[in-house]
Amino acid sequence: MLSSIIAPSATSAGPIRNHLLSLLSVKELGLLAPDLEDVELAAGDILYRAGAPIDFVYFPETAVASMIRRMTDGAGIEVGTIGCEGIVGGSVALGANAMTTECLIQVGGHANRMSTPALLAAIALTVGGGGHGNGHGNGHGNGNGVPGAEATLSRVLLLYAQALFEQCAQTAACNRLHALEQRCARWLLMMHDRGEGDVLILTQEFLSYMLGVRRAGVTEACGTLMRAGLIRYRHGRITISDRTGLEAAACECFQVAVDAYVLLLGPAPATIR
Amino acid sequence: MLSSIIAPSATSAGPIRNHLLSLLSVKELGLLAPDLEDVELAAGDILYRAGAPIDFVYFPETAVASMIRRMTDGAGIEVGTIGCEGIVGGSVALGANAMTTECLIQVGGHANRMSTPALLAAIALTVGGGGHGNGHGNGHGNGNGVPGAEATLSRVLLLYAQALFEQCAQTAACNRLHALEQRCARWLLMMHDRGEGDVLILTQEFLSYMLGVRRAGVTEACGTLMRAGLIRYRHGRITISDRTGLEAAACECFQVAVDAYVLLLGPAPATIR
DNA sequence: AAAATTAGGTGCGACAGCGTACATTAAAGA
DNA sequence: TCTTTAATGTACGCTGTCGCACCTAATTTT
Repeated sequence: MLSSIIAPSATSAGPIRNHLLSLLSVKELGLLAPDLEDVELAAGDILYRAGAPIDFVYFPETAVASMIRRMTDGAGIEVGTIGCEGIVGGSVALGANAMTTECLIQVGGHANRMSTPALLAAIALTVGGGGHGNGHGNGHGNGNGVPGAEATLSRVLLLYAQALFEQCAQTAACNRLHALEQRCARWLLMMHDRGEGDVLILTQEFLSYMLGVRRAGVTEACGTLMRAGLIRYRHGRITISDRTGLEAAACECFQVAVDAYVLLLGPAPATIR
Repeated sequence: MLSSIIAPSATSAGPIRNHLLSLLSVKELGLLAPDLEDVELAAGDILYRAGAPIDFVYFPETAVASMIRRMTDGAGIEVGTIGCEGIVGGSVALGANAMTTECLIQVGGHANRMSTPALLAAIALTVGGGGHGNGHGNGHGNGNGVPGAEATLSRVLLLYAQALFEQCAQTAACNRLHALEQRCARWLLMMHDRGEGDVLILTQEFLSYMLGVRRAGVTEACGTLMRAGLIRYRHGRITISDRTGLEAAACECFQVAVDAYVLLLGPAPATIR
């Protein structure tokens, strides 16, 4: 696994494309930079197996990862999606250093990775320096999150932990209450938001695994979406052709999850539309 | 709501029955004590409505709360259960100060509550003092959690946030993959662990709401469990009569969630068997 | 270009859970 | 005690998804 790491050098030049990192001050970024390394992740790479220690955390830029809960009978299902808006393995900031959930790369691409000790050291240096404690009155609205000013590493990681919880909670409800076609549309939208372009490289078989249904069910659902002109696909390649229509076809859970994230961490720019 | 608060005085004497509080040092407990107040919560009390600010957090002792995700069409479903092993509203420690999920009291009973500002102040005083940073080598095993020594308030709250995420992730998978009867058994066990005694005061109607199914479905599932001699019930009162059998009837998710908690925060004593 | 492999389409019986409606029984109130 | 209300039991047709099996079409390999 992870045979596809290409550039073990330090962070490359260019704009920061991970939203969490982009929220940090220049000073804090400078603190992290020496420990960040560019990695290229390929679809199918497994970042953590269930129960494995978290040796590295990943700040995806163009890559997208899925958290997958696997049952003893072999069945599995996705419980979280992480792209450029988040961090993979961020639970180390909560004190957990083993990952109980399998994480695999859904969409190949680029990420910055960092060793867990380095991340924890950086947190220890910055904690309390800018907002961990004073939850109230942090700007406008109802006071959630960091929209606006820069924040400390610690604060950003904790807010993202909350955002991931929100996503997971919404998924828990969605899995029980919503029909396959809606959930399918939602999943495609989540990938669309995190990936680049309108083309997703994945098979219906894989999608069925993520959604916890059988492959034939996905064929039916995708068939309906295609006939409605919302997507196109051919052999392992799904194209979003009508984003707006797809949003209408998805359950409310898509928008709810986006809103929850924005409330905590502000709108992710550019790649997240 | 919350009309049932009885004792607005400071914490009563007697042993600490909330596991998170029991993990703290005497010194830290002393720090919190002036701000903790005894409250009696009645079944059906709503601690937070969706979107409301988190003005108080609750450390349940005998009370049990549920986190409920509600959809726009009125449907709702439980995404988390919190009793003496946790804290309700703990996401303030992550920097979120509005609750996106409705929290209601499932089993009436006792709790200690604390204002959010007081909690955040206490966190600010103690953070970094004993383990937020150094995730590695915290004792034995694979190094997770706090089993053994005492920990800081901050660390305990963050670990519990992770435990709650684990529970939610497991629920997300369970909701999609497991049959109603198994999920029903699992839910009863979770309540049994957190409440006192073998009797649960609740209607099948209520249970159906928690599980996101119709009431008649619960009647069938409970009927099967009763005919198997695992439970008994009559008008709003369910009695666990064969705990071991019920564990066998439940899906693996029950044990998985317990194990995840223990790994992070150690075995909760006494009331959690 | 042919063969092998992989992805997608389709059909069919089975079944869990849905929505609804209504009957029955236990508890609470007058 | 009688009435009212709340909780539970049950029935029935319906729909979504399952599990399986098999076929077709696109892509890759040889």
